[in-house]
Amino acid sequence: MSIQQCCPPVEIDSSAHQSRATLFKALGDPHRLAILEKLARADDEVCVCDFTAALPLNQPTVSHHLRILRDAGLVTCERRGTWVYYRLASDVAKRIVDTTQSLLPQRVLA
Amino acid sequence: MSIQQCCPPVEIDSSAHQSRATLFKALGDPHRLAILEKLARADDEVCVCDFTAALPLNQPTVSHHLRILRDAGLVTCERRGTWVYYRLASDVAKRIVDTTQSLLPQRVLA
DNA sequence: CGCTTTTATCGAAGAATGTCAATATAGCCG
DNA sequence: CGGCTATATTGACATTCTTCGATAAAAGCG
Repeated sequence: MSIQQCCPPVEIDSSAHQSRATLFKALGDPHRLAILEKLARADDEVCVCDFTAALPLNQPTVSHHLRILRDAGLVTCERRGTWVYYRLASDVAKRIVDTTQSLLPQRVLA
Repeated sequence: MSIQQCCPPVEIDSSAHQSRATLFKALGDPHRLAILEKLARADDEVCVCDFTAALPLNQPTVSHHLRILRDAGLVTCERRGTWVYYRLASDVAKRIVDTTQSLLPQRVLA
C-alpha cells in the first residue's frame, strides 16, 4: 500500500454562499435578464404593462418574475394610480461586481 | 373613455439572454460557489477528492456540480494519473463582470 | 492480469422552478 | 356605488434541478 497524496486540504466557508447564490439565481433566467436590460436601456422607470407587452409571457408570469427580482433587491417598484412602475435598484451592477469580487480574490480579477 | 398612457414602449432583444442566464445559473448554487471560492483561495489546481472531502455532498453529486461548472466554462480540468485536478478558468471574474456590463449600460455602473 | 482507488455516468426520487388560468386586490372613472 | 383596467396572488401542472445509490470507466499497483 503506497501512501499517496493529491493535494493539501483547503477549508471551505459556507456562510455567505447562500445569499450569493440567491442573487445569481435571480439572474439565472433569460426573461428576468430581459426585464433588467429593458430597465437599464430605459434608464428610467418602466411600467409593468410594458414588460407584459414585450415578453412572450402572460401577465401573471411577468408579475412572478418581477417579484423574484424585487425579493433579490435588484429592482424597486412604485404604484402610481392604476399602474406600477419598476426601476433598477441603484446599486445593481455594483452588487453583482462586489459579489463576484468577494467570491474570487482580487488577483484573479487582474 | 379616457386615452391613457403608462410609458413609451421599449424593445427587448432576447438573443443574448439565454447564454447569460446559463452563466448566472451555473453560479446560482451555494455548493458550486463554494467550489469556485475554494479554487480561488487555493490560487492553484485542486483535486476532486479535496472538494468531496470539504463539501457535505456525496462524490457523484460533487462530480455533477463540477460538470456544470465545466460546461459553463468556469473551470477546466486535467487528469494526472488516478486524480483529476480542477482549476479556475483564467477569465472567470472577467466573464462575470463583462456579462454584467453588457447587460447593464455603462452609466449604471458608475 | 486481477485488485484497488479515483472520478464519471446512469437512473430514480424528491424539491424547486416556470408557466398558465382563475381569482383577488387596488385604483380610476362615470 | 358599480363597472373597468392594471397588477398581484393562488393553485395546478410540467419541467428542470439537486441529490443519491449503483455502476462504469480510468489508471496505478502487485
